[in-house]
Amino acid sequence: MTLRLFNTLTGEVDLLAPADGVALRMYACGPTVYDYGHIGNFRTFLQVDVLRRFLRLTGIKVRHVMNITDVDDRILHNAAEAGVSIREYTAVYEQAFFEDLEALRVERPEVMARATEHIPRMVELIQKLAAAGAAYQTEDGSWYFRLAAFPEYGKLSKKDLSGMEDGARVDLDEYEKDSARDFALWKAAKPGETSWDTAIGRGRPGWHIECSAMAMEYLGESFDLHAGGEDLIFPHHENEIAQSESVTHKTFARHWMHVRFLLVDGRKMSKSEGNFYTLRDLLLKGYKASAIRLALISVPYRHQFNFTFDGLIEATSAIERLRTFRERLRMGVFATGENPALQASAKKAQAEYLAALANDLNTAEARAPIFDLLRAANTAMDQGLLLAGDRDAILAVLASFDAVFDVLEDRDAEATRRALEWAVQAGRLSDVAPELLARQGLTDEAIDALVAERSLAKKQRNFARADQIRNELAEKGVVLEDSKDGVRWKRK
RNA sequence: GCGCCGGUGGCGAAGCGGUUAACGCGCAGGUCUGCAAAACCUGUAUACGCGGGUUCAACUCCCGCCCGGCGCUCCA
Repeated sequence: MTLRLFNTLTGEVDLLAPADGVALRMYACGPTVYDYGHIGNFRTFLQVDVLRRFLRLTGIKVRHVMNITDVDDRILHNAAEAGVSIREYTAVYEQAFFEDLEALRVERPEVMARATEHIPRMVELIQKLAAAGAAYQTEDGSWYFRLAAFPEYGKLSKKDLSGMEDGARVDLDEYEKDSARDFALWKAAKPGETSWDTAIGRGRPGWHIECSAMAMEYLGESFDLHAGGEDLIFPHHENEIAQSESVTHKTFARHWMHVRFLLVDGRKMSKSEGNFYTLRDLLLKGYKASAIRLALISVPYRHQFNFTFDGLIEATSAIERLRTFRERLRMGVFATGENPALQASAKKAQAEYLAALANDLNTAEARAPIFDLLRAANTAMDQGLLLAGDRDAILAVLASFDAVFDVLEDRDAEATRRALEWAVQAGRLSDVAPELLARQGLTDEAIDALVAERSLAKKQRNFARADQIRNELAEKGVVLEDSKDGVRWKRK
C-alpha cells in the first residue's frame, strides 16, 4: 500500500515513500506560541497527524520534526507588554499547545525544536549564505536574503517574479534592501528587545531561517516531506527553499503537503467576525474532543472545510454509533466459527478503507466502508449469524480505522475536565456552558443513587417517580438506558 | 485586478466520461420498552449553481456567467 499524495512542488499527486527505504523524514511547521491554538491551527496539525498515522499503519517508520516558533514580533511585543521574558511568555502557550494536542489525540512528533534553542545553527546558515553571495548585511546590522541569487525562486508557489518591479512596493523602513522582495534572515536588535549576540551581530532570527536550520539539523540537507498550512506556501516555504538550496544545492524537501484553510459558518474565521474559536472555547461549550477531532479530519486536507456546530453534533452522533457497535462486538457471546459472507465484508472494508487513504488521504471516502461493515455486522448479529471469528476480523478492521482516526476510545471526559480546570484557573468560567457545569456538579455516586431509586420505583410500578428521576438526570446531561442487563447511564 | 480552488438530496460530504450518484447526520416508519431513551432494521417518489459547447454518452471534459473561498502582505 503506497501513499499517493498531492505535491505542491510538482502540482501532481506523487508517490510518497522514504528515500532511504527505512523511515520517512518529514518536517511540519508548528505553532508560533503567542496565544492559544485555534481550530484552524488544529485542522492542519490533525491532518498531518492523519498522514503520519497512515504511514505507520502501512509499516513505514516516521521521523517527524516540528518547530516551535518562540521568538517573533508578536511574542516580543506581547511579552514586553506583560513585562515578562519571552521564555516566560511563550512557556504558557507552549504548554497549552501540548495539552491541546493531547486532547485531540495528535501524536507527538519525534522531534520538537524550539527556535530559540537553535540560534547558532541559524547563524551558521546565514554565514554560509553570505559566503555564497546570497545574503548581505544592511547598515542597521540586519541580514537579508538576495532573491536575485536564487533563480529558481517561485518554483513552489508557481510565481514568476522576473517581471515584477521593485519600485512601487518598497516600504519606507526597508530602503536599505537591495530589492524590495529580499527577505530578512536576521533582524538587528532594537533597544530593549530580546536579542542574541552572535558572530553576525546582535539581533534575532527572521522567521524563515529557523525552519531551514532545524530541518537540516534533524533531517539532513535533503528530506522526504515538508508540510504546513496553505498560507505558508508563500512566502514562508518558498523562502525556506531559497535559503536552504542556495547553500546545499540539493533539493530541500522532495514533497510538499499543504492543508487548506477552514471556514467557519461559510466565512473566513477571524476575531473581528466573531467566529474565531480556540480548542478550549469548544471544549468549554461542551463539545467533545473526539467530535472535534473527527469533524476536523473528515473532510480531506485539500478541500476547504466549513466548520459548524451542526457538524460537531453530527460527528458526536457518528462516534457514538461506532463506539456502541464496537462495544456490542466486544461484549457479545458468539459461537465459534466464521461466516464466509462476513469475512468477505471485513476484508472488503479493510481494503477499501486503506485504498481511500492511500489515495491522497481521502478521509471522507475512508469512513464509508467502515459504516458499511457496521451495518452488515449489526444485521448479522440481529440474525444470530455473526460468529466469533467474524467478531475478531471486524474488530481488527475497527482497530486499523482507529489507528488513524483515533476516536473510538472514550477519553473525552478527561479532556473536558482539564479544560474546566483551566477555565477556573484562567478566570474563564463565564465561558463555560451552564449545562456543562451542571453536569460536572453531579458525582457518579449521586447518579448511581438516583438510578437505584428509580429502579426501585419502577419495580413498584411507580412510573411517575421513575420518570421524574429520569427527566431530572436528563436535564443534567445524564442519559439512562434500560436494558435486560440492568440500567446503564452515561454523560452526554 | 492577476492567479488558484470549490458550488452534489433537509444538512455535511465522496465520486468525476457510461455506477442503482458512496458514506454520515437528520427525518419517518418498524423491532424492543410500562412509556421513553439507547440500540438495531427499513425507508427518505426525478440532489450534481446557470447558459452554451465537445462526445454515441457529461455531475464528471471545454468556454462564458453567477456565487463562495484562498493566495498575491502577518496568518495553520
